[in-house]
Amino acid sequence: MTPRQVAVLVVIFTVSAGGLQVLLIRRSAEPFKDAWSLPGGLLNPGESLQEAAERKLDDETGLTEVFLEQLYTFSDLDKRGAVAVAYFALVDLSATHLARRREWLPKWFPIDDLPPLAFDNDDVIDYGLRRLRAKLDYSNVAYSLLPEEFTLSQLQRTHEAILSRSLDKRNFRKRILSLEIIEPTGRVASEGRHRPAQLYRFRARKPVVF
Amino acid sequence: MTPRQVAVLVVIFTVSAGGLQVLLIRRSAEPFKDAWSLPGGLLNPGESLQEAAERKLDDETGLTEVFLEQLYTFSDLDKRGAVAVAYFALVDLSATHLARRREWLPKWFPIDDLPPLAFDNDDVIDYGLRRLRAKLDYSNVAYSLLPEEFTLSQLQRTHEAILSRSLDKRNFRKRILSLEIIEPTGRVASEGRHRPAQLYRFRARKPVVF
DNA sequence: CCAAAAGTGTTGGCTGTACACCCATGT
DNA sequence: ACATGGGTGTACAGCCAACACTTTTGG
Repeated sequence: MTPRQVAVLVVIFTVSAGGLQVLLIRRSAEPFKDAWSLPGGLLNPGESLQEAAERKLDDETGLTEVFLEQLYTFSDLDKRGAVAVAYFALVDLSATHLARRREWLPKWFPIDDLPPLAFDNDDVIDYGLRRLRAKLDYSNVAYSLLPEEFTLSQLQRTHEAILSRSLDKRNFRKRILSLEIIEPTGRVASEGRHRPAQLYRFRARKPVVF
Repeated sequence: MTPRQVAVLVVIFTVSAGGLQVLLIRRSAEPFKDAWSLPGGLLNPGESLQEAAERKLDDETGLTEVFLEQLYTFSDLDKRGAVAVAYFALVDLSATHLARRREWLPKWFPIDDLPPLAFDNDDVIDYGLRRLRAKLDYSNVAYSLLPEEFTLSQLQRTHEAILSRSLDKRNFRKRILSLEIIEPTGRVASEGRHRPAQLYRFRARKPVVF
């Protein structure tokens, strides 16, 4: 009856020294040509939503096996009846290879210092941030933001960046260890560091709900 | 590029003496003609997703101001590339007027005794049920399942039907009252009842998150 | 008088939070 | 030697779960 354009959008989060960041690209077409926006695009023929989101994520970051989850479906972003299915992804900055083959390069922006965005992409990012914060408390999503091996301090800094508040070190360690989602690797990190630190890894590198 | 059919589906829940129920209709078109399925249909031109879901809900139940929330968007329900945006709704059985003008009448089914369903509608219902159970704990969604005035026992039976387990009466009352989402009306229910019971109402008849 | 549902408090365990010091290493 | 970050325990408060009896009414 009324076929519609169906697009996917991907909110790609990472955590770096500068805190929680989102990946944005410059739009190459009207409307909002040259404005910053979330990566996204129309579905290819025969492609599922999940596949389209994975493809977009891969295009932008070169990553495939990361946390990627459907967020929400918007229908009034442009006023021409298009439907946009938003996903959110969490990536380890040190593992990503940003797309280079473009007029404008994609760029990371701190979550609290975003440029003006196309459409209502601010709403989409807000929504993603709320979900991320909620999930942090009852899942192991952070596995996707860190390298295979990491220290408890790194994990804590990651949580702090996402929640944008500081956490008590002893309580944090107690809580995380009691969840039994990570285990010590036996190795220690000592590169350019004051005191060597125990390295841990996630028992499962896929989403687990407590 | 690749326009798709976009449909909405609505999982309509209610609670009655028989427990938690879902409203199903008979499909009138192929594929799965005459199979039980969730109410739904394509978007009208110019219509948003929310509007389409509200329209479908109104068609089936005559209700408009009830809890209705987007659930998830499915893309492989039929294999022809259609996209289905699922919503879930909570209705007070005593306020609904089921659609009558049809070859096959819509019908309530207990959640644990569903007939074979078209497409993957079982998955959609499961998903809705999980969300409903989760929301019950940190929101006031039950407002939409009960009449304006109700007793604490009715509210408890509603919770029990959704969670399908029994709850301790004293703990339930303590917890609900301490949330301060309901207030006594001053009136009592006494119609055909053993001992008269205090009537309460929700302070807000719209979604509130604790 | 009996059946049915309404109403009402206390206790123990668990969980989350607040809080401060010592240690190993690099510079 | 000092600066930096790693690592560790305890005490209190709030929350949730378990648990049983009395009251009011209708039949």
